[in-house]
Amino acid sequence: MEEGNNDAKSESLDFIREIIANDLSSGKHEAPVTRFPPEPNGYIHIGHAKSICLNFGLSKENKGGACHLRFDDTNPVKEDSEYVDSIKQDVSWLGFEWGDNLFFASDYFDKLYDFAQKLIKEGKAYVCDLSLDEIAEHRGSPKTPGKKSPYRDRSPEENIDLFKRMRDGEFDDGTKVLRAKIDMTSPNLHMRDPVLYRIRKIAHHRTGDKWCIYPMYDFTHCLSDSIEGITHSLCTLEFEVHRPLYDWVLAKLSVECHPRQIEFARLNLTYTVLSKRKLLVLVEEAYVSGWDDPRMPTVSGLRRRGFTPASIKAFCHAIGVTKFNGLTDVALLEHSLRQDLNETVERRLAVLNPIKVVITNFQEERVEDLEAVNNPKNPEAGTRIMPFTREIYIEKDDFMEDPPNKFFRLGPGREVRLRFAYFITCQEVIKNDAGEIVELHCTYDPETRGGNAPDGRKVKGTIHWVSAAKAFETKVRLYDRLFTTEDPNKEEDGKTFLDYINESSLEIIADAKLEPSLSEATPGESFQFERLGYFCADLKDSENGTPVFNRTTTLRDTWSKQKNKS
RNA sequence: UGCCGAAUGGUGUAACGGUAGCACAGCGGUCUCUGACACCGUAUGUCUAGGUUCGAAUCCUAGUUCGGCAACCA
Repeated sequence: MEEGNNDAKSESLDFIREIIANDLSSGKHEAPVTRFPPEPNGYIHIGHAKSICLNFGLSKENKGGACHLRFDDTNPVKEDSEYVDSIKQDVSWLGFEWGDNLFFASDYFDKLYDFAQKLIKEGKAYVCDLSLDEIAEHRGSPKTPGKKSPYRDRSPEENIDLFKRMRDGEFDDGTKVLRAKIDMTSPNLHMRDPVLYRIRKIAHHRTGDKWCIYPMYDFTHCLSDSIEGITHSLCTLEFEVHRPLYDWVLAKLSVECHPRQIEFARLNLTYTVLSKRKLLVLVEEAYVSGWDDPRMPTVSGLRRRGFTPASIKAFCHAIGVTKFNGLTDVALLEHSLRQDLNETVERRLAVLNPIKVVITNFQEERVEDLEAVNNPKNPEAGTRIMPFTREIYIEKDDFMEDPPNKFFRLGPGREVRLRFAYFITCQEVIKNDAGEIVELHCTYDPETRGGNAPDGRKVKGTIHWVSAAKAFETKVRLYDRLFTTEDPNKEEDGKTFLDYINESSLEIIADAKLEPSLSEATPGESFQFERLGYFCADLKDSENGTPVFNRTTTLRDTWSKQKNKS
C-alpha cells in the first residue's frame, strides 16, 4: 500500500475503501471480512449487484479478505428457499465465490436466543404485552417523545420465564414481544425500546417448526456479523438511523467482535424501478412475463436480456460508491454493455423488417458462398460462409424511393454495397395496386465480389442482407425500456409508476430473416446483428434447435437522430 | 417544530488548503465494407452568504435545498 501511494495512475479510493485501507495500515484489521446479506424473499437486481460488487470486490482486492454470503432469513412469513437458490445462482453468475462462507441467520437462532436471555438477565430487555397498535402509539412520533410501556419494569426472572413460554408456544401471535429497554424519549425512533423478538407460529424454510419466535433484523444482523467475524458491515443509507441500535446491542452484550457498519447510497436508475414491492407488482399484475423477463432489472432478467457479468461489473465500478443519493442514467449501463459486447461477440446479418430484392442478372438456381468476417475486433474469431442467391431480403429502412441527400442507402438508380457481397444498383421499384412497394429489382456487378470494385469506385452505403431462399426464420423480440419517464418513482399528480409503463417495451417480430448460421445458436449465445444491435438466443424459449432472439440493446444510431431532427 | 445524512457541468464521480479532472449523455468533425467501433474537437459545474488564509470545492459560521427515519419488514 505504501508504495502505491504516489502512483499517479492509481485510482482514488472511494470513502469505504479509504476507511478499510486505514484500518489495514493502522493494524486494526489484517484483512477485511465483508458480507452480502440478502433476505430470501425476492430476486436480486442491479442494485444488489452494486452491493455484491462492493462486498465481494473488497474481498478479492485484499489479500486474505473474505466475503460471506449470508441469508437474512428471520421472517418466515415472506421467505422461501426458492429465492435462496436464485440468489446463489445470480451471485455466482456475476462471477463471485463465497467458498465455505455460506451462512444463514437462521443458523444462529440458538445463539441469538441465548443472547436475548443475557440481555433480559441484565435488565436490558423485557417482554411486553402491548398490542401492535399500542406499541406504535407508545412510540410517539419524531416530534413527540414516546411513553414507557406498563410492562417495562417486569423483573428479569419474570421476563426470562415469559420469554421461555413465548418460545414454547404458550402465547398467540402478536400477543407478546421481547423489547430492548433503551430510551422511550430518544430522538432516534429506533432507540425507543425496539422490538427484538416476535411470535410467528409458522414454519421456517430451514428450521421448520423448531421455532415460533423469530428475532428481528436489528437484533439479528449485528450479532450475525459479530458471530462471523465481519470487520466492515456495509449497508445502504436507510440503515444509517439503525446504527446506534446496531452498536447498542453489540456493546450491551460485550461481544468480542464489533464490526463497523458503514452506509452507502443505493443505486437508482433512470427509466427503472428497483423496489422489491414495485417489481413484485410488475410480475404479479403481468406487466412482464416474470422475474426474469428481459425487461426486468433483476439479475436474472438482465441475464436473459443478454447482459454479461463483465458489463455489470464494469458499470458498478463506473458508478462508484458514495453517500449521495442520486439517479444514474441507464445509458451508462448500456454503454458498459456495448463496450463489452463489441469486443467479444461475433457478428451476423439479420433482416428484421424485410423487403425483397431480386438481383435480375444473377442466375436463378445459383447459390454462391461468400466469406464474412465474424468479428473485426478479433481476427481469431475467423470467418463464416453466407449463401448469396438471386432473391435476397434487405431492411425496409435501407430503401427510400425519394431519398434526401444525406441518405446513403439504396434508392432508385443508386448503387450500394451488400455487406461481404456485391455492389448492387436499384433498377426498378415494383408496387402493388395499393401503391405499396413490394419488391425491388436490382442488378449486381460481378466484378465487385467480396465488396470491392476493381475500378476503385466507391459507394457511400453498405447495407446488410439475407438470402431469401436460405434464410432462417425465427421469432425476434425487440425490447425497449419499461418506462416512459426518467423517474417512474416520482409519483406526482396522483400518478403511480404504473402510469408510466411503456406500452411498446416489447415488439415481437414473428418471422425475422436471419442468416442460416444463426439456426445453430445455443441458448444464451450473443451476437451483434450488424447495423441493428446486440441480440442473444433466449435462455428459456429457444427449443429444439430453434433459437428465439432477444434484442439486448441497439447499436448507437446517429442516423436516426439526424433523421429525427429534420 | 425532532433525529440522521448529503450537496461539484445534463448524469454519475475525482480533486484530502495550491492549475476543478474523468466517464456517460449532448453537439461538431475525421475515418469506415456496420451511419457501429475508433479518433479529434467543443459547450456546460464547486447550493447561498459571510469568515479564516498569500491561496478555499476542501477549514469555520449561518442559511438554503434534497434524501432517509415513526413495520411485531429487511
